[in-house]
Amino acid sequence: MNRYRTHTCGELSFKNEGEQVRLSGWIHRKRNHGNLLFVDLRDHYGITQCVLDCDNDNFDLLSNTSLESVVTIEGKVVVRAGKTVNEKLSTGQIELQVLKAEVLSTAAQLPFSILSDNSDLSEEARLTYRFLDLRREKLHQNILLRNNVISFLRKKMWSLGFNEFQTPILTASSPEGARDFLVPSRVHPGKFFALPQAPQQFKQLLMVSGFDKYFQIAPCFRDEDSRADRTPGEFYQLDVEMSYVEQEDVLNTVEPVILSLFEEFKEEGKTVCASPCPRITYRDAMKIYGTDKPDLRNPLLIEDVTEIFKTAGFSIYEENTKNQMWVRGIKVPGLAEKSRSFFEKLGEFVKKEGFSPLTYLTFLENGEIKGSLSKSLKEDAVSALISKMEIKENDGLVFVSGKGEKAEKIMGALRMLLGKEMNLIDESRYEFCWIVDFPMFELNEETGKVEFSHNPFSMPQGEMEALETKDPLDIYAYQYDMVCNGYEICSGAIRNHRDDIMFKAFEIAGYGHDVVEKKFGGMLHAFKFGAPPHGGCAYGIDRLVMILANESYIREVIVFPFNQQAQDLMMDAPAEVTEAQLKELHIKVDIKEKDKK
RNA sequence: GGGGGUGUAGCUCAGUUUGGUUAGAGCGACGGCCUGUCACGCCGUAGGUCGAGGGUUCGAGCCCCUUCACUCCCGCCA
Repeated sequence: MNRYRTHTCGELSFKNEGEQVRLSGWIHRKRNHGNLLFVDLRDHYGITQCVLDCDNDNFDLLSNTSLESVVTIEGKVVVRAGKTVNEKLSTGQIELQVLKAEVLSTAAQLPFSILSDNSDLSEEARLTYRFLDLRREKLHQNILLRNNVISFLRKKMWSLGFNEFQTPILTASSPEGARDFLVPSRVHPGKFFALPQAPQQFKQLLMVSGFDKYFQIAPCFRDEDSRADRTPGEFYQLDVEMSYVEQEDVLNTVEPVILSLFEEFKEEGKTVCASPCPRITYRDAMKIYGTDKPDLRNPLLIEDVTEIFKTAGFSIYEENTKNQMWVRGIKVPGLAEKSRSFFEKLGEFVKKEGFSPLTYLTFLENGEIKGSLSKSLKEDAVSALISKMEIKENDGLVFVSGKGEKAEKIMGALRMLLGKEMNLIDESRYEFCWIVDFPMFELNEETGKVEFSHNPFSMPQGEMEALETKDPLDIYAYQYDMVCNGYEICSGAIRNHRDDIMFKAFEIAGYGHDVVEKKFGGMLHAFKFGAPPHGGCAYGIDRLVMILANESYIREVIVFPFNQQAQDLMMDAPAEVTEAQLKELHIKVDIKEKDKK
């Protein structure tokens, strides 16, 4: 007999009646009736009720042992009678009559209860005592879900003929992109490694090496500030790369993997959108949804009504249209019921971002038209709006005028705000789409310079000819994102495998031959020796699990996450190191007084 | 780098509006009673640098200033 257990705490049923068994676990909860004691024993697998009365030699021991202490209990499996069955417990048909108990490890007073749900606890306490937080049901299940997701993805990728490789963690710093985490070299004074922001160049080199199909559950390191859906420091990607493929080949390979993942792990009662999921161009997404990661559960659409407002009689917008600004509107069913203060709130929201004024029309059931524009629009303009927007009773229209991406994003935020306020978002669906045709370059409005808008390794559509003949801002890249319920879950591209096109693209972004050679020499050099056309993508594993777990915060699916300030409160990292360590690394710290903490 | 929110017992929070006796509750801890509970019940006890520092005041948890921590957002995230 194993010293600690013959069964787990989730295992026993009426089938084990009469057996003498041994369980080990944490004391989850006790109910002490004075002369009768119930102990709920918990392990990873479940909870089993153990019972003993005051005649039992172990009564005092178990009565006095604190919650969350680890004990071994030996006892006899007894089937519970009638009313005493607990339907809520998988082992609720039986209980263990205690014969012998041993305390393996006593728990000190807990900083928080393992029993309560985690919604009402400070992040600081949860992260400092993460090992206790992880004992709690919800977080424990989230982390298991993560394990299952990763297992599913690995099996799926292997079955599709992809090979998994590990790429270096200590590598070279790269220009562009996020800030790097640097690691000093002891052997090479004054030189630094960087932790990879993604295994981008390595996976491309694996294609050049002839492995054809690669994937990796890859750690990625980016020194950027956190968000609810973005952990600072490090995260994991399902990193994928394939040779001899065009854009559609990549999309058609990975899309079924992800849709089947969601079919497998979706929450009960939820539906996954059908394959193939929609492909939306970046330009359309910005125009219709006001974002490059549209939440398609929201039925509201942004419509262009610039033409109508050119002659509608509302002078502010008329002026705007003469200055290349658009007027866009959102039709919202049921909006006519909303109070004036609701629209004022919307107006404030837009105004805060520097766009003003927000205007609106509501169409009451009695045919009356109200709203801030009801008096100022010409009659034929109103009819034009009614017919273009297919207005029905109780509908409302809100309008904003502006230009450029920033204004488009305001429309997008307004669309989501209205969707939420009007309860239009169908929480029971997972809606996916691909965003395609991202611009290769964009204009930095501060510097006036042309920059890469996304991945500099992407192949421009039209290849060399486009780079040589077109306005850089009109060139699209073979670059695509996959979006689920408003979260960007994947980003990828067909790569530029030609060194001549690469030099040209970097030249347009202001990088000279020498800089490109120095920074991407490894990969460029490889392209000189026969590089297959290739492309791929990378899914954010943490984010996928977060969506599947129906969590709003990415920390809820990471075992040992950083806090918002990128610190590990449990391990107390980052921390100062000894002078000797610094000396060996040829490093002198130079901290300004105001930056000291 | 910027903006918002929060900080009171081990945990979750009330008290801050309008400054005024000894800062409260629930859970947890500890002690007592209780033989069928499963969020067991009942009685009692202990537990506080009101995040920290300074100021105003006869008097500050509450008002003012500074600062720290946590969190959400913007910037940033090829």
